[in-house]
Amino acid sequence: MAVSIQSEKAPPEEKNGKTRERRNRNDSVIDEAIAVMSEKGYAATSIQEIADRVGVLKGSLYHYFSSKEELLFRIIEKSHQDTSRISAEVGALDLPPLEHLLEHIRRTSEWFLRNRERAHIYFTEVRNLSGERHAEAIQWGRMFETDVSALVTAGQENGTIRDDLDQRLVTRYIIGTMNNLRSWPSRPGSKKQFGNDQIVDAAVTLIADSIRAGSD
Amino acid sequence: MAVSIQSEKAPPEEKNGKTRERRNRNDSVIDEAIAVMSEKGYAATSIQEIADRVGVLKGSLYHYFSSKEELLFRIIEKSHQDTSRISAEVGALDLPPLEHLLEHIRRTSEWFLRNRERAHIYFTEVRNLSGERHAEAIQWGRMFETDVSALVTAGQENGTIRDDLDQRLVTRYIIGTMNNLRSWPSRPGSKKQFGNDQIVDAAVTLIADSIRAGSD
Amino acid sequence: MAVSIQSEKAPPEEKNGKTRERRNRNDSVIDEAIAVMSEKGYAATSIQEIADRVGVLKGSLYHYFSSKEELLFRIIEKSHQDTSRISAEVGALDLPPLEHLLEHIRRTSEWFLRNRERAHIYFTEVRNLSGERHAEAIQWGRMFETDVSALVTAGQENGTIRDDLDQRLVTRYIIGTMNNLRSWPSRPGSKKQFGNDQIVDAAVTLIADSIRAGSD
Amino acid sequence: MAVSIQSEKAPPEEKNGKTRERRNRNDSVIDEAIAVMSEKGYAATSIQEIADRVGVLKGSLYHYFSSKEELLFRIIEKSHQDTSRISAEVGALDLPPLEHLLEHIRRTSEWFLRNRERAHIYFTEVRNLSGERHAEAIQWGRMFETDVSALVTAGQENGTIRDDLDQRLVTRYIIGTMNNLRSWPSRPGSKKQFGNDQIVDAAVTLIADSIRAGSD
DNA sequence: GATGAATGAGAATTCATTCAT
DNA sequence: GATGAATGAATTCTCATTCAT
Repeated sequence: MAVSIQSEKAPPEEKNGKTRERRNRNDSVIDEAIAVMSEKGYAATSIQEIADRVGVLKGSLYHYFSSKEELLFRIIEKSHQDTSRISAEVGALDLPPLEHLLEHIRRTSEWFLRNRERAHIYFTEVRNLSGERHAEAIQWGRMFETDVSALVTAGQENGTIRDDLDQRLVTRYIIGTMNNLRSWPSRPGSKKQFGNDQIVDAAVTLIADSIRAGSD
Repeated sequence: MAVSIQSEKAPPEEKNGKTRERRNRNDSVIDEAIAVMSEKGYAATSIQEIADRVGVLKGSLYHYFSSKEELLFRIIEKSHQDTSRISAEVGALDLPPLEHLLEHIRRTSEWFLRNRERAHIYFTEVRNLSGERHAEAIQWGRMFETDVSALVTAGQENGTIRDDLDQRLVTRYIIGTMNNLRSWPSRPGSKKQFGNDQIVDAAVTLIADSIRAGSD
Repeated sequence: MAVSIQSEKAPPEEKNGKTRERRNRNDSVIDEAIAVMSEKGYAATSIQEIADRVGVLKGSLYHYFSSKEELLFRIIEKSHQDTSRISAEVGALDLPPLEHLLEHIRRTSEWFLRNRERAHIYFTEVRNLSGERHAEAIQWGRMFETDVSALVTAGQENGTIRDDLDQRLVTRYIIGTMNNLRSWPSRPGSKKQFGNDQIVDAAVTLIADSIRAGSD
Repeated sequence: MAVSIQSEKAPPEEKNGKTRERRNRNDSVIDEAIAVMSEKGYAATSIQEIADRVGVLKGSLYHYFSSKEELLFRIIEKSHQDTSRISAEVGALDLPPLEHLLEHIRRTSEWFLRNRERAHIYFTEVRNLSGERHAEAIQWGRMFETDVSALVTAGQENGTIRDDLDQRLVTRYIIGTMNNLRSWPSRPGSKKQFGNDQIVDAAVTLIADSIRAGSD
């Protein structure tokens, strides 16, 4: 269901049957976990249900993770890695602040839309982690926010982003909007729904028009 | 249910000052439920925990609701009623579409911020309802969306709202932004945080600037 | 629902309103308890359900009995008293053994049919009593059996009842048959159903034909 | 359900004699459930008690059934299957109606006596089933009754069974008598008690003598 | 890797009973 | 007598996790 970002890398499937099978089942466990957890929420998701979908007995799942929480952590961790990488990639383009910010929004939003279910978990289930894992995930969230925040500040400083509104409010507005993209009307029901590109374009346009300096 | 005939006699309340805990536990139950559920999520919230906070045994809570799900439903129902009323009040002002929409956003957003926890539950926990209750809550969500949607369309028709973006995307953008206000940095942590008014002002400004016709 | 045998005595209702109301509610509690318990069984019957039917709050029922078990005991006790009285009345007729037995069966069966629900409880719920009450009810059951047993023995001794079958088996057969009359097809569904008289007649005929000496 | 592939390899059971409790707990669970339920009644039987007797924790029982009601259903279902099979076997003997009926009574009664506890549950606990399961069990009861009913009618038509009594009353009388055999005095208390054979013989004799045509 | 029986803790819910008003 | 809130114990059921095979 969820399109694994794995597929963006070179497909490593040609190795041999044994490996592929293992890989596949491992992926399958994650994929099904993502599917169920994003639908029902982490707490309401039972290991049983994931096992049913994978086609394995409950006990067998523990060959693939050591605890339900660790499974959640891995899902969130992967989201962090992917979005971090995107952030770095955009950074490497060396654009001026506003353009940098908009490109960041664009690419990150694309990832969120391509990985709607995973992103949903990333945004809503961190509170179910505990201890070290919780602290780490919180830290990741802060990093994500900091990235945006720095760009907003830079834009305000060079006069391309409005500075009548506090940087923190603008940052939250941007993140919140990206966060919500997963619930914008998307293709699956087809008909008059929208593709990910259209949604991203609309979002970037709206955000740009609202934060650009001199827009009012 | 059965109305006591006692109440026809002289009220016997004057006996002594020791009012024997005649607190309205009903409100207390709802309040504590909202607090815990918004923090941990519905599924991860146990009746035990609510009971502990209220200060009664968990079995006693069943005097106030018939099931955990019904408790959730009541919380959501109240949110719907409040936001519905706000919607009606704004409608009575008879403003032109864009002004109407912005005032709607402003007042609804104020409610969301004043009732952050309840609003959070309203937006995230509907999926934990089942059957009839689920259907009804979904219906309420649609009504909420329809209200905004109609105003967007009207604004596009009278030329005050940009029409280069599909009405459904604009609607989702607006709702998503309101939906996220609860995570904007608010006073509680004080210091340099923001009051509800400031947050609402910023949100309305940002939304207005992004959807107004001719803004680009 | 269950026709109280009370009505066989002179109606004491004319006393005064207060007394009548109390009497009625007391009876009503017993009647509803019988109705629910015979339908669902003692263990599956909740005090709540009886209260609902009586139209009173659960807690109020404890003005009428001191515990659920005591309520059951009273129902069973009354059954015992009624059938005991019937047994005594038949005994006073001074009939020869077989005739005595058949008349005993006839009148007791009539009572069982007129008080189907109560009789059902009497036969099936004794095990839910405990301690002293259980012992007493067991004792009543033995008395009931002894009455029949003595008549069977006497009939075998004077040659009117077959003696090729052990007295204890014949006794159990008779009691078992009476015990089951409550499930014979009775009038309520009317149409081609049977009245209590017809059922009793058939039962007495069948029993008589099977236990009479020289019938084979 | 899933057959382990392990079994294709050499069976590793020869390791040591300590066969590690590979008892068929499935049967044990049913047996203990029958024992407790027949003694206390379904509603008064707790899962805890069954678990204690089986020697596992109560949660573990849910490997063997999915709900207490399903457990009851399985017990009743087995009774139905057994008695149905008996009915079919007797039918295959191709006897004239009265002989057919008596043989049916004889064999079914034997089963009831050999499976007293199960039979007791079969006869008294159907009301604790709900929905689909209840409907099915009710249907089985009707089939049982129909079998007897058809034989009575046939016997009346060929003149071997008395027809001065309505077929439905005779049918109920027969079923009621079989139903009650479980409380006839049996061996367990030994001494002067009776074996199942003697009880069946007596019952068949009594029934035969009461329903045969021309017996009065 | 996979099985499936078992665990142990905890969940929601029910319910007979009490008692101050 | 009646109320209704509260109790406390028990009940059914769920679930993450373990482990010998």
